[in-house]
Amino acid sequence: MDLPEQIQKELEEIGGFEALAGRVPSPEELGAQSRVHHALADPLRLTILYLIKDQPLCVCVINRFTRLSGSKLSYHLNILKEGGLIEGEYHGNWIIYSLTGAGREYLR
Amino acid sequence: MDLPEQIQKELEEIGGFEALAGRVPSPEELGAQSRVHHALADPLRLTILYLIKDQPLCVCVINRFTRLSGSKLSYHLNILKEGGLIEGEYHGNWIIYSLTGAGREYLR
DNA sequence: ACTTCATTTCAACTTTTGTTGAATTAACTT
DNA sequence: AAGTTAATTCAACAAAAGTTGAAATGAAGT
Repeated sequence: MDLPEQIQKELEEIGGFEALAGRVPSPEELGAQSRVHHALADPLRLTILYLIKDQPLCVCVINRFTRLSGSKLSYHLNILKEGGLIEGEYHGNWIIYSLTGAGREYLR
Repeated sequence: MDLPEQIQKELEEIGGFEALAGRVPSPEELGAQSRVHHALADPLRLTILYLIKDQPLCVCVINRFTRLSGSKLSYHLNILKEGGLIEGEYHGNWIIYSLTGAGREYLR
């Protein structure tokens, strides 16, 4: 298996095949990045993020808006929480969710 | 099902429950965004993106670096291509992949 | 302590995504 | 046009993610 001349030349210029390793982040870093993207890779979850983007909401309001079953909504809220994009806090009987700094950063 | 006072007040201020709809992008937009994030939601695919970030590479080099089977690599390359993050072009016998504008934009 | 209401958790199930190895295509060479 | 090499496609299988409804938890009021 050889390779195209131009690629070979470019590879040599940057320090050979071995130099490629330096361009790829650590497995931990790659894992962290892909987890965040996975959390964002669902229209339902994006909807939730946009809903609470400008003011926090209780699960009940998100639920009434999205018309999802309770357990389904909880499942997706949890993925967003695990991804560090949202956080929830009890206020009386309700849990109010809001974007974290990271959530705000990733949401365009 | 009623809701916390503060949330109710905030909701009224922004125009009631109905106003929430205006904050959520269209289904098409949500779909497009989630597709891109899905493409980025895998350490292997992120690795490929970082490899070709600064100079295009043929599949053979990517393959030699990642040590993936041919079909597996093809599968992931295709997901990146479908997501609009990379593009490939034949040069002689080889296909050389490079980042697209969108790919460059999303890769941090 | 008992009840109520909002939300989460759990276990079974369905669907989607990723993997494997064999067969195929595409481009070049002779 | 036959052979060679790089890469893709396909179908079967494995693994992960998402869904469902019932049961459990947590906080507040009686």
